[in-house]
Amino acid sequence: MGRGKIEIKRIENTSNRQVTYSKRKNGIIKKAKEITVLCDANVSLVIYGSSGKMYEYCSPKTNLIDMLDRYQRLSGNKLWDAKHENLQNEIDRIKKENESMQIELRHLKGEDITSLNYEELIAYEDALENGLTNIREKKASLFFIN
Amino acid sequence: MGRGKIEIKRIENTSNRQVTYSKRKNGIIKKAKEITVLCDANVSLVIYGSSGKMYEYCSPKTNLIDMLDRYQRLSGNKLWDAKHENLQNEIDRIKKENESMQIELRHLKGEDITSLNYEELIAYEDALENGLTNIREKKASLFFIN
DNA sequence: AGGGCTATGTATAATGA
DNA sequence: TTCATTATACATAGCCC
Repeated sequence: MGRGKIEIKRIENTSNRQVTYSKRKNGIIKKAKEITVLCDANVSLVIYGSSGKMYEYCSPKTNLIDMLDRYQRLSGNKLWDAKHENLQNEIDRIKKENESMQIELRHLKGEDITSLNYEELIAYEDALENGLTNIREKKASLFFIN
Repeated sequence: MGRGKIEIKRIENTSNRQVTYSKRKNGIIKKAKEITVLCDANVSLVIYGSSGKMYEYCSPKTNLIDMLDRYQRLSGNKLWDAKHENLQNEIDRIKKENESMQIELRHLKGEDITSLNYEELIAYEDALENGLTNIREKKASLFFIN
């Protein structure tokens, strides 16, 4: 476009290449913004040239992280490294631990026990009696210490 | 461009919007490829519309992960580091929750109670008695149900 | 490096099949 | 609906500052 047609191949003249880069970069960013508004689309665009300077555009309704999250889910490609997976796994593991402790705590307080069978009830009874004994011993011992 | 000028605002007609989206998406991808070749640039482009289907273009010399790594370094914006931090915060939060539940459980079992004061001991004693009452009631009720 | 200017090539909105 | 077609609007290559 412009005064002459050009082939789509690397522009050898450095300054021409630089100028064209700058112009076209702006063009692409403009197009990205337009499609965002016109079509309710989400666009994430990261672009850099040989100068190393980088430009980014991301549609307003979202952000790069969400875009990439979505990209990962839809494409199946892994972007975040193993570290993230590990962190996520750890969270899952701790959450499970957490949940079972919460259940145990509730049971010890005599809550949510309708589903417990006789053996489980006995086990909790024993645990509670045991705890009670220990607590009472400790309580009693306070009088001797002071 | 085309038969009439259009304002850059959301196209209300759904099928028009869909058609325009598709055309412009291809246009942007084409432009992205061109600037890549012409100017030796690196481009990462992720785009999706209301259909949910997602397109991605990334210049051949690189890949999304490298682009984003570079983006992080140059822009100073945290990307997966932000995500990483969020995960770490969640882990810390859950771990704290976890720990306090573990302490409570141990206390209820009469363990690690040397540091407890008299009031705390009374509170645990009450809780245990309460739990025991509930458990025993439930236990007793089993005989009536069967 | 930008910024402005055309002439020209492209992208595309509207239309029709 | 999805394709061609086509008239227009837009983007931009080559210039000059």
